[in-house]
Amino acid sequence: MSWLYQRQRKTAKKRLGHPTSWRMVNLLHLRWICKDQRPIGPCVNQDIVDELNKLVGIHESRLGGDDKWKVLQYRKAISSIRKETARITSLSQAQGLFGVGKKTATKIMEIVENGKTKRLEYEEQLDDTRVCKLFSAIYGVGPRLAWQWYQLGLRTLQDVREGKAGVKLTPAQRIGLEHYDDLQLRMPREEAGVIFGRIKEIALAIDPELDLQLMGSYRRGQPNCGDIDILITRPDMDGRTHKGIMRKLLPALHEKDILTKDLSMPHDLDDLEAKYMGLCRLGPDGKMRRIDILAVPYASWGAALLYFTGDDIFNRSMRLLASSKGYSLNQRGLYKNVVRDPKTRVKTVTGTLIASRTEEDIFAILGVPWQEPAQRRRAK
DNA sequence: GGGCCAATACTG
DNA sequence: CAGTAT
DNA sequence: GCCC
Repeated sequence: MSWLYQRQRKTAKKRLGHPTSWRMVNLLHLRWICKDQRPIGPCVNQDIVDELNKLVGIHESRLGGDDKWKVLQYRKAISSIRKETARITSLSQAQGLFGVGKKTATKIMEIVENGKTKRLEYEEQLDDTRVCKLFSAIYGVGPRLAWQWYQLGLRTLQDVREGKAGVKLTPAQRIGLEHYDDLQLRMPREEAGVIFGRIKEIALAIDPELDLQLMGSYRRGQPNCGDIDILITRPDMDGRTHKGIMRKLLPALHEKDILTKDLSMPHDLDDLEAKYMGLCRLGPDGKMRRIDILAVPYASWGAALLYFTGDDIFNRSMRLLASSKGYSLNQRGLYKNVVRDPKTRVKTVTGTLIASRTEEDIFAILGVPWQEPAQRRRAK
């Protein structure tokens, strides 16, 4: 893969007339990811990927300034390794991959030679690593709180349940704890499809003109789904909209026992743009599943489809490509003439909307070859 | 040594 | 605002 | 963590 980075870098140097900054290199690295349509073959370095992913998990659920960036860096390295078609057998070969430095390369060689790294073994036997991972798997509990609880002496879910050391739970965290086991599971895509079908039927009974789509990993065609992610809109050419759909739909779904718990409600039930998060199930004996229901204005349907189809890496890549071409992409649309504070890079002017109605429009303007949802898988 | 893969919503 | 989430 |  590295020849591609090298070439990209040279091209940038020529075009810009000055040495490529590290940011430009990063940009180039990521921004072609969304254009890269080569199929992801079987990975000959899967053992390495698996071990490094465990390290990612550890850093993800831990507090600390550097952990966030380690996660980022490991992901970049893993992405490079997954694309390497040859088995990695030497330190120099490993270090030649973009995003793999001396330390990761050393870990890779440990894995190649011993099947494991000392670092991971060390981390896994640490009490704080183990306990923080356990706690931060509770919905609504992140690394800060997990670490705080650990320092207060909590060690088990039972400690949390009992409110040891006086810890208090928010309603969402209480629900997360109550359904801890269910919420660690993924569901077969068929189950997501059935639940969606019921919700769609109820929604259409409210307004037959509604458009509903099941998003996320389901739309990407994956065999199982981490949650159910539903997008709703309504064509507004007849002068009507889906305003107030949440106000009607949510109680109807609760009444049928499809929705079981609310984690967070839209701030305005009557807004055309509204986000609901909760739990649902197939039936009284079904497992509790995470569900998000999002209403979006008809005008931003395409941008919303793009955004909520993912995957994450694909999205970030598209957004980065957009920004490198002077656009800005979010779930509402593709914008031009966005002004950002050069220092903080915070957006100060929204800019003008260029495209949002269809996914195809956005792909075309960005010069990205059209890809079906199933083709938009970059991580794994 | 310092920046890095976004942008935005909800809760307390 | 900080923390958690998508 | 990596890269400049």
